[in-house]
Amino acid sequence: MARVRLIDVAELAGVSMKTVSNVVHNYVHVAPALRQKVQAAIDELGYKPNLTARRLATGKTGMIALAIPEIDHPYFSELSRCIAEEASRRGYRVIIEQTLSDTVAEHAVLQDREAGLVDGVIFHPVRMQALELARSQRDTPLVLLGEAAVPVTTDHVMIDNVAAARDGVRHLVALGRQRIVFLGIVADDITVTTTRRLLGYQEALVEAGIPLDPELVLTVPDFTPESCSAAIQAAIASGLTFDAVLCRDDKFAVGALQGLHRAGLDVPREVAVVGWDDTALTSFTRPTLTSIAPDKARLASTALDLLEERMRGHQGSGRHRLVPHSITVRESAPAIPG
Amino acid sequence: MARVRLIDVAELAGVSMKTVSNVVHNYVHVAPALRQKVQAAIDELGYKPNLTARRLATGKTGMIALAIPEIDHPYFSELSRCIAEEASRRGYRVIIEQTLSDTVAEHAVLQDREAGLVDGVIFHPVRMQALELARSQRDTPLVLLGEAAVPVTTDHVMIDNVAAARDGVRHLVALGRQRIVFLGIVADDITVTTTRRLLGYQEALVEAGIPLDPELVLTVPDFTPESCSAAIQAAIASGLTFDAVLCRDDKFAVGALQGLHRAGLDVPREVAVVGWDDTALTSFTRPTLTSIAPDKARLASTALDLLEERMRGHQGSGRHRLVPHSITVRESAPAIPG
DNA sequence: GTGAAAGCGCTAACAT
DNA sequence: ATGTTAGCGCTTTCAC
Repeated sequence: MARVRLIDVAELAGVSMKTVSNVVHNYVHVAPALRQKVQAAIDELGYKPNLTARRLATGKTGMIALAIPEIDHPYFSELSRCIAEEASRRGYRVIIEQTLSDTVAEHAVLQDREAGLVDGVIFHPVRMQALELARSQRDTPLVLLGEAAVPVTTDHVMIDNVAAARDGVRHLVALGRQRIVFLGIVADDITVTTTRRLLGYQEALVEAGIPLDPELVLTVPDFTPESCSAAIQAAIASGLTFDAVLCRDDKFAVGALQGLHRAGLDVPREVAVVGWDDTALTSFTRPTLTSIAPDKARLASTALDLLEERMRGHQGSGRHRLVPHSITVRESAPAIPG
Repeated sequence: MARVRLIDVAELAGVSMKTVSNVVHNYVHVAPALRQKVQAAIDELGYKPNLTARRLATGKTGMIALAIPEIDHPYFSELSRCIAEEASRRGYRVIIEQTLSDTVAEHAVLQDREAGLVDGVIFHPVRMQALELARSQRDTPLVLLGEAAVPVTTDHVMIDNVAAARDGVRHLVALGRQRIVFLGIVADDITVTTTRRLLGYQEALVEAGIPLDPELVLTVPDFTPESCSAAIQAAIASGLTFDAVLCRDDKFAVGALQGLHRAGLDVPREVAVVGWDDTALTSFTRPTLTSIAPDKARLASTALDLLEERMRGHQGSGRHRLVPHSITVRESAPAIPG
């Protein structure tokens, strides 16, 4: 640890701690001569301010926590990057906590059993229910991401999942597709994300005058591409016919692409595929993947806007912000009917 | 912020701060009656220890910094996860810093202009030279990852890149491949990683009695799959013949796969492909990707072993640890000659 | 414009 | 086994 302290510098320079502090903080009203002398002492001693001590004195940590399910899921790692960069632009450091979609870990985030570690928390819950969230009384500012739990009492940022799903279906319908699979519902999954997307899917079909067919809504056992590939192949084997797939996630789309290929179906000619999240995966697939694109940078900046207001003492009830989304068109569901 | 302090609890419970502290820390020698009374006071007041204050008093932060080039590169996000999980197992929190392979940012990591934020640093440099690293005098323990800069003075963990590249080539040779492309050298890239891998590639060829052909070593303008795809197609167009590709990175392999497909070559029948890092990408590609697999969990635990020793005061000169690697065989370069 | 001193909330050595 | 007290290094009124 750094053994040279503010007072050491002060003594060497023959000034008070206050003056050294002023120099460190680049305060305006310091006599140039003093400033030079102090700076010389700092350099000579190699003084580095102790952040922990500063924090204790000021009560601000300059750090925010980002709690996400998995750091190595493409969507979350890309989102983390956006948030980390935006935070750093605003002078904060980010500490990332992985919940692994675990109920206990999510509660731990909410609980914040220890205070004074971060000034605020950005949390993307998966398991936690709105009611539980609402009940938790915290003293560290909190902003929620995603749509898993939306208590009215807490600030919250998301894209309009219903509208986005609708846009995805509309794009497919514009391509002339009529039999559109939704992939998929995850067995035992209690998140509302899928529900919202499924709702938008249905709305768009109704809007287009396409009859709803429950058979077209596929269920998969888990979140892996392998399961999606298997589900698609099983559906085809069972005689289901379709000409498009709307996936709730790019990883699902990767699985769909694999399954369709194994089944000998051409994408996008026979079946068009739309993914979700517009992660880097979209350009790694064959064909490249059209995907619903949440504006991650806006998500990050909006979340930080809300959080900073809270950290400054804003006390109002929960604000809910919708962030724009778009659809990035690539080969798997091109702009011109394929 | 938490306004209830240790002393508030002590007063309410009618005991000293020490006793409260003992209860908080689950010390053994506390009279059961007192423990109950204190716990009741803690619960009633909703007391949460202030970590910053504890840190200032103990001098330990319980946090380590992980500095990597990009948080959303598959290899680094997976490695981050391993390190975060291992660190959490050992009672540390991790704060992730992105350098974006920027020289200035890398220097900032080394500089540690502010002390007392973390107990130690794990750093994967890209730009920084060994000499610069060696010259920096730091007071926070440091462990280096990767092979970009290997000063003798600093602890360091990596896989044997030369041996790993050799293993990759041997695998291809065992499949009967003789014309093996190395993909690739990145123009303007000054990292030594590629150099090591290229060396192992050459060694294995010599060992197998296969003549070296400089034409087979491809150069790409940057790290994107698109560039790799283009480079492969250009090579084919120029008349280069080959039956295998060893890639320095899974993302390169994704590009190679795309390029080969566009050129109408079948993988693995006509050309076998081996990637590097064994990231999740390997199962997303078509065909799935055989890849050199650094043992990321061992990388993480070894780095933390070394770091913890340093944090405990170990003073010796730099230790250099090699971590095992293997090759995960998938479709793109199967075990049985394809 | 600069100095002196009182905390920030906790830990740990020392005392009882 | 429990209480007392002196710091940890910095910031920040308040005087000068």
